[in-house]
Amino acid sequence: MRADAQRNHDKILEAAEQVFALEGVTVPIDLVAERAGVGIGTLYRHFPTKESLFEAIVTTRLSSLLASADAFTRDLDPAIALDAFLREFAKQAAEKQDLFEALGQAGIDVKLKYSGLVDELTARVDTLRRRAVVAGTIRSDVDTNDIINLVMGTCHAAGHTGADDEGLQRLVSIVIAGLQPVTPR
Amino acid sequence: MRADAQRNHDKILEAAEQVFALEGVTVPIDLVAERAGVGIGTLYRHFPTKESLFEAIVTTRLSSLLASADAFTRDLDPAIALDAFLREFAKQAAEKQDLFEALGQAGIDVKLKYSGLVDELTARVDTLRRRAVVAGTIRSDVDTNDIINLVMGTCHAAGHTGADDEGLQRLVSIVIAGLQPVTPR
Amino acid sequence: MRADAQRNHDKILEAAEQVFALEGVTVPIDLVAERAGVGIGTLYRHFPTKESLFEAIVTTRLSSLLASADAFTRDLDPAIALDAFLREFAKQAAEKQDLFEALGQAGIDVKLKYSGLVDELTARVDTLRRRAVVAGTIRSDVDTNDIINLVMGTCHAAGHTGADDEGLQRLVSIVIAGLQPVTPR
Amino acid sequence: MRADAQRNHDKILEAAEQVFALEGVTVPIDLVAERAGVGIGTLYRHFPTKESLFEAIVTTRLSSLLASADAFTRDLDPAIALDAFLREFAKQAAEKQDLFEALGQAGIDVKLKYSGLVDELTARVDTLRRRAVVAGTIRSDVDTNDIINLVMGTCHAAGHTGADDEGLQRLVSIVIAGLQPVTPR
DNA sequence: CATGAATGAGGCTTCATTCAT
DNA sequence: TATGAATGAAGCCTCATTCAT
Repeated sequence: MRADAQRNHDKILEAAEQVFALEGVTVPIDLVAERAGVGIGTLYRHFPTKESLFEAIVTTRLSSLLASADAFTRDLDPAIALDAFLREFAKQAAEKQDLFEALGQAGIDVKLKYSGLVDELTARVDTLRRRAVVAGTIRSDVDTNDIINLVMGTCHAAGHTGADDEGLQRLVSIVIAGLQPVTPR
Repeated sequence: MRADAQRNHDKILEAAEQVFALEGVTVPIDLVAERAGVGIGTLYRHFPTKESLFEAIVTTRLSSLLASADAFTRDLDPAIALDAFLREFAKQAAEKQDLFEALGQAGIDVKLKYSGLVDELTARVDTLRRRAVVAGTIRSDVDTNDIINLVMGTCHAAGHTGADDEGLQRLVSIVIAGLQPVTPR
Repeated sequence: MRADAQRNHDKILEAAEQVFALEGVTVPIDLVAERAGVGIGTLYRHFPTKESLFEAIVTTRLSSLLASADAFTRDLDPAIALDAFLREFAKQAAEKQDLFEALGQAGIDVKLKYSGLVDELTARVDTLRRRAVVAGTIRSDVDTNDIINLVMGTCHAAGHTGADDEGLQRLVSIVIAGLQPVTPR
Repeated sequence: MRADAQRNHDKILEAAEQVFALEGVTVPIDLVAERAGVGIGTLYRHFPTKESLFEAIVTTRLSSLLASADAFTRDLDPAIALDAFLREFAKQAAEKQDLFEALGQAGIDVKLKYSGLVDELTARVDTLRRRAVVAGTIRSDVDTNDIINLVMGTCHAAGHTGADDEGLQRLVSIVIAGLQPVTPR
């Protein structure tokens, strides 16, 4: 790909993230192009559909999360790795709230479209979860999907209430606390 | 208001809830009218704006929640009242997911518009929370707004993943567990 | 249908015929609406697609032709009925050239879409042809479809060269002459 | 012109003929470039306008027809030369139907633009016609332009109905029959 | 000179809202 | 008052043409 094309591609992606995060996924595409400083024609050359633009963003994000999950699995003590990952997950998700708007936009469709990456993410989180169970920091009877859903829902709520990073982490802390083993008195 | 007018008003509200819940808040308003079995003109006579229709729905819901909160405060043991209310809250919210779509549609606008009722709800939940703290079933250091946000976020996530009532209650259980006091070993 | 709606429906159809005939079938639909004196929204209420507008026009035309064919079959001497019908056919077709633009726009698609009416027209022309054969004014070895194609092609050519009615009839006369039995010297 | 430039020029022309014939003259010009195996920039260097590309094709075709007309005039018996030429005309026209699409695209414009060649063609056909009249194989009262229009219209119709070469020749035969002198019984 | 990325006017269509019946 | 027809701004997208690499 030519240098200028690559630059535009990146500018568009970045602009889309910002605009979608700021105004929601229903903004006219023209605004994205304007923000990126390119014509709509250019935008459409790179992303032939509004949906394909979502897809690109979501894919990028999920890939980044996958990388984080891998790194945490590799580098951290199993007792704290899940914890750390969920916080990172929340952080990324809240920063770019549109990820979840887009993910949730059409419910089942989304699942089908990104199912590969979502499945991979689920697998990564499951690994972290099982190791945490072994380490004794997590209850053994919670489902991996439940964990993911809780974190995503938390981010959604935080996003809509305009919570800052600290506020979000406070919510995540509660969720994490809810995952811990019940200690007999 | 004449009897038939009242009947149309109710039919429209009910249809709107169903349609929004089924298809999302972006459906053309014509579908609501069709579902209600009235003409668009009639719909607009009762609700002069799409937004005013949201408003009416949300107001109804929040009022219903307020009533529940009051009843639970009055009738239940403080040790379990908050718990019961959060489950009821989740249930209502998940049944009619559009409440939160609508609530979250424009972020700050919502807050301004329904701030009165939201504040009242917050006050009720706060009452339940304080009594639960006294009863020793809830940590003393969580914010009432955080609790509300967690439950709402949970419903959102549950809604998008198509979870049934049981699935939702599972998620809520985790949140509630996270609110419990940390027991020293 | 309400009176005003019917009036608009007709105005739109009429405007579409004129505009398509004048400017070709590629004109923006806005021009049709403008010519009809209605907003585009109204146009789209009556014809939800540009194609459906073509369809309506074509259907109207073909129906009119069918009626003519029936009348000529009923009222005229078989020896001259086909002749008369082909001239009428050419006249209608040339007047509203867009019929054939639309008919020919997508080749096979058209056939599928209007196949019912086209088949009926073919059947009518076939009846006229067979009676003319019996009457001895037409060769027995020409295909009905060939006759139709010749007339349509003739109209197309006449249309593009801006021929007037007399010019068109001159062309049709040659075609008709070509259909007559070869007289042995 | 450099050898490679000439080669590109030819490749583009050939590709354009094929693509226009296959998909109609409304195809995006990019498809022509792709088919020709060159970039759009290159296409535009050779033909600065879509219309200029039509023009080049049409000119090529008409020139070829002129050459045929000359050859037939020179080499064939006047009694059959017109007949033969009209069949050749139809054949070429049907093979590359887009010639007439393009010719007819804007009616009067075409006439103006190619009037020189069209006039020359008309002159050639007129020569053939007059000699056929003298030979007694053609009526003396038909206009040369009528003959040309009939053949072109016939090709148009044949093209849209997907007729093969045999089908086309059948139609042309009828037209030719219609041009013959009326034999007194 | 070749390439293909960039441009943006313009096309089709939707839908919240107004207005005539 | 109920109805639904009318409206038109605004959205998504295409494609002929220009321009930087």
